[in-house]
Amino acid sequence: MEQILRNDTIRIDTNETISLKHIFECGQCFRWKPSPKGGYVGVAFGQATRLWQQEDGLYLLATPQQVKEIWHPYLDLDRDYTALTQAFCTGEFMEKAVAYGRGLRILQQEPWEALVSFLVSQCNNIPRICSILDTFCKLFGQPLELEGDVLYAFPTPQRVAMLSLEDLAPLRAGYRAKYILSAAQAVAREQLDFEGLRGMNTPEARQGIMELQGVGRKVADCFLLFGLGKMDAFPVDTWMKKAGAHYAPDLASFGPYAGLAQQYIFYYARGTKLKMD
DNA sequence: TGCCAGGCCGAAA
DNA sequence: TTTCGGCATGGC
Repeated sequence: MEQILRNDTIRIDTNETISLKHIFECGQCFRWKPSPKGGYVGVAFGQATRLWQQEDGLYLLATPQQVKEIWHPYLDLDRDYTALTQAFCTGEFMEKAVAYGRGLRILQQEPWEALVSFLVSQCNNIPRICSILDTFCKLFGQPLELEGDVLYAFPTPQRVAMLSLEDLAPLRAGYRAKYILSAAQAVAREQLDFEGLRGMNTPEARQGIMELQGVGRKVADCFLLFGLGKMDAFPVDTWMKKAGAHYAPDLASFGPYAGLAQQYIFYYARGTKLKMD
């Protein structure tokens, strides 16, 4: 029975340090929540699950097939973060940033969800981003049952494309609502093809996504990094523009993994309320 | 109350 | 090319 299978508990062996807190709270995603049952609950690719850790590994609620097709790639488990982060430790600043976020991984999120998330993120704080996206999913997403609770899938672009700005008003997203709507319409009309962008190199894909309303360099690179898994895309944070020369290295020097390096810096700077001067 | 938040856009300099 | 005001909202 599907019901029983869905509640299978699977253990995943990982030979690297993994921190669910750093993965889900580093600012790359906004929909995973700590669970009173332990670990975090969330939804990806239309599947709800709970993830938690014990001494002998990572546990989650899923079928073996779902682990293989969804959760293993979503958690980017085939990449050697230990080796990558070691390569980032090029100085005292990066050593601290990497140590602070130890166990962080870049989730391979759905492009559409990442795009909407970072459209909403602009000039906004993380608690409110979470609030807006929660409302968005509750109003327009498919309800999913998990351990007696109801979670919501991310609304499809096809569904959103049929909505009006008035429908989106309850989100209290302000001027960002029109960006969500026009992005959904572009996907629904097949003017925007995520898999096409995935097949391009980063500068080409960046140029492509920046044709959307409300997508500048920052939102574009967040989308490329978190939605398309392009690890050489690096969102240039306001903080980094100001203080980068003071604290942080030139991101471009990290080459194919500049985006990952950037995320360690972002998380460290935010967590320690790092100031310039 | 005022400042700030994973910015973007169009106009002006 | 860089700079600047406006845009919506609410957390702190």
